[in-house]
Amino acid sequence: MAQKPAIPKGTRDFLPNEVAKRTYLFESIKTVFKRYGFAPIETPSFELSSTLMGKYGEEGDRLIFRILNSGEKMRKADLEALANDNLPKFASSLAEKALRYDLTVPFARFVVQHQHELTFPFKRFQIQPVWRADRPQHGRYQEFFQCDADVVGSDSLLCEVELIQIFDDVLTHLNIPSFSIKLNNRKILSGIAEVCGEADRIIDLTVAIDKLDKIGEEGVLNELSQKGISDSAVEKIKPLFQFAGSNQEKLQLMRSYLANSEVGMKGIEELEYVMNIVDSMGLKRADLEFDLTLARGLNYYTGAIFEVKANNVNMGSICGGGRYDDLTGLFGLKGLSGVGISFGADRIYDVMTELNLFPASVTKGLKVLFINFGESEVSTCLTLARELRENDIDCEVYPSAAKIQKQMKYANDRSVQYVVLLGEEELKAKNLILKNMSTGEQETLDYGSFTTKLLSL
RNA sequence: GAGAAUGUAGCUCAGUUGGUUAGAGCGCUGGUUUGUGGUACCAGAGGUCGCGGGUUCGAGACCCGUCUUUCUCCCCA
Repeated sequence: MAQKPAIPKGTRDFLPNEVAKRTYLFESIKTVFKRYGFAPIETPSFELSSTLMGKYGEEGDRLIFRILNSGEKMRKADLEALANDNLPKFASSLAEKALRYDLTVPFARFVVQHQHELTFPFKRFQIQPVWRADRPQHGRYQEFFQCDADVVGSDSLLCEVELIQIFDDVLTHLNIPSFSIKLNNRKILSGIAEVCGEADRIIDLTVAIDKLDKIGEEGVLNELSQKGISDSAVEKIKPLFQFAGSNQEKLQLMRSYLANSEVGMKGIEELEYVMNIVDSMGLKRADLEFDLTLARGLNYYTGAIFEVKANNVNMGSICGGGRYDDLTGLFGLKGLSGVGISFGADRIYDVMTELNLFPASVTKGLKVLFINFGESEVSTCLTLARELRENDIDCEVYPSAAKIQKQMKYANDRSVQYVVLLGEEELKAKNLILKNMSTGEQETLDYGSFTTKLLSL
């Protein structure tokens, strides 16, 4: 009984045409990263569980794919923990390794482990797949690619400016028609919590505020009360909803709101510095927006927080990032500040597909196909094909003397650009017919001028 | 992790209150055209109706389970 072919949920196969488009996407991102001085690194697909667990919060831990111990290692299973109903501990004893959940935490591990081989500030980029045991949905996969650029070892806000420019450069290059870079600062969120007198509830507070545009003002207030935030704090949150207008106006409002919070004012200062420089330099296409409800990745971000959304498309954020002052501290290296961004390649791909933004040249097919007329003609074709290849021209000789009609259809289906017809007559006359498949025009060439002609096309 | 929908030919989908041999368009194969594709005409192949149970004289249709995909929540790229 033949097995029905299938792949696990949330994973995908990529056909040649899709690979061509994905390659274009990755190359575009890579080119910009390099343009700003970032160098590529790679890390293993899986890490020790202990490296990843606990870095993404409770929810994150649940979504980490764990790798079951094999062979003798299975004996390490902590049956006592199972008996005591301590499932997390039992699970950890069963799985010592796990697939990476993002590229940032492995990078922090990498920096600490190789600190003596690196020169700081260290700028790296990394384009590799990550895995999450999430429920698949539109734009959500269990295996997807992240394209990260991070700077560690510098707390200069110029890094933030540079990363915003990279967002703008890449997405403009990819011709995304309209997108917004949203900017916030963890210190501002801390300031809000402080002003409300709920400094230790910052996560509940910001997670609720983050949903403003989704569930509305009332929804947020309800959620806050539900989470046990005091009424007086909720009262203090309310005015935030009225904060609208230009970035400068919002900054002004926040300045008075956070006047009594030292950390909050520090956040304002940082944000303003970054915005002012970006404004003075200008952005190509991006719309830079101070969004005080933006509260992603709270587990390790300490300063700037970024998120990018494509406008007029039904898709979650396509990029994210932020500053983390203490990520390497978790692996024993204190006082090293990092800031980074991540492009969600698969989501950007989906957006570009939806908006039909891939240039036609990306999926252009093979340059030349030699039609096979039979044994006596094909050897001349093989010689000519070899000559083309020596000149870096991609070509192919059809492997059998099938009907011309069938060979032409094959050329057509593969979007071949030019077809060479070299049959009995041409062989006798020592020439060939070169046919342009898109225009249908054809011309007769002698063997000597053939390669030169193709090099000019 | 919670809730809801979905699955019929390679693809997009019809299929009436359960009733004989399960349909269409596109695609595919062959021919019209033994040296010309993307347009036309003719013919043909292709389905254990996601998988496993159950109800029934009888199930593509109803019930249960399971998997996939999609949507909402959660979270996120």
